[in-house]
Amino acid sequence: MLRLSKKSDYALMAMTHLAMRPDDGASSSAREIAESYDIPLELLAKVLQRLVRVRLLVSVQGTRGGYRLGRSATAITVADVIQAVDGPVTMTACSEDDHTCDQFSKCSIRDPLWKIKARILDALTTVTVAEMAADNDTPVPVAAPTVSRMVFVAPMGE
Amino acid sequence: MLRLSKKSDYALMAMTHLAMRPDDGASSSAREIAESYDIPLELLAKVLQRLVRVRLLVSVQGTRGGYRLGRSATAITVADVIQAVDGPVTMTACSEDDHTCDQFSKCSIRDPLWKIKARILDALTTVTVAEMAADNDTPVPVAAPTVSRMVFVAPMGE
DNA sequence: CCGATCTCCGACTTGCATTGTCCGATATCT
DNA sequence: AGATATCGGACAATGCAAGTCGGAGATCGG
Repeated sequence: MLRLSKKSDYALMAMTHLAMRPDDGASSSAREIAESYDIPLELLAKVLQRLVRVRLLVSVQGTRGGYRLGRSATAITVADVIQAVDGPVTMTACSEDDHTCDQFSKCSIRDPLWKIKARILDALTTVTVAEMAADNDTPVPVAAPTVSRMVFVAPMGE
Repeated sequence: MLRLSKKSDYALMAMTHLAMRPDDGASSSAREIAESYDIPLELLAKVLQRLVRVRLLVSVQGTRGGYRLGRSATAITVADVIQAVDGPVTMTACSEDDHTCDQFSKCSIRDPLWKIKARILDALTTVTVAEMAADNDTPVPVAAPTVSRMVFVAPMGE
């Protein structure tokens, strides 16, 4: 399928969200982002932590804290985000250094696949977070205040 | 990770194997291919069946049966093989027609990711099985001296 | 015509990775 | 001090890939 994980999805959403913020000085909390896109808060927080660890994000603790981009959105590629969250991009089970693959010696498709991987990686590195934010039509997904969100929902749970 | 499944791995190995065969008229059995690369026979057979269903392979039943390429190796792309085995290539949970995704309405990264997917798909479609066979250095992975199988080729070709 | 070999096909079990949740610790602002 | 943030590890559950099993049908050799 070649599908990327939900963590990468969330990471890209969050990064794009931050890139779309008008003022770069302010910070968005994990809760704000999570509620904007209906993402489980704790899971998003975990993802954001990994982005902080590789300096793609900067965190501000305490009340009114949150996250800011670690550097300009034009200098952050999609590959950066994916690799920070999901590890290195590898198509095959055997990477260059790690040969934990039963068919390593007999594998006939390793070299050709690496060339394809290089092209995919190129596709991911040429697209920046800034471009993703620009390509997005939906203006700014603002999270509804938690209280007023419940107003229109039926008064009985289920 | 973006890793492709083992089924796709096996499918590409088998297709490349068949493309490397000197004589195109003969056919290789699933067992021969499985033993050459230490692939579980039953699993490989399943993969090959799917390739037959989409006409990428032609099966010959019976005692000296096996598989042949459905068309010229130069006309079979890597994307053909992967899609036949693993289904359509989709990066996101929500494809064009199927919106089974909780965040569909609020998703901000859908359109940008589709462009990337197009580039990846392009990388997969421009590489043919014939090219993979050519890029391969290991001459012909013959393997597994399993006793009775050693009856070299028998003097009767067909 | 019979047995052997091989493809074919569906259903089943297992194993593992992703996903999601919970809890406690720390830091900062009001 | 209390509320609200981030941080970090440990834990459960769901889902899907990976591999297994058994049987039916077709073809060839003798």
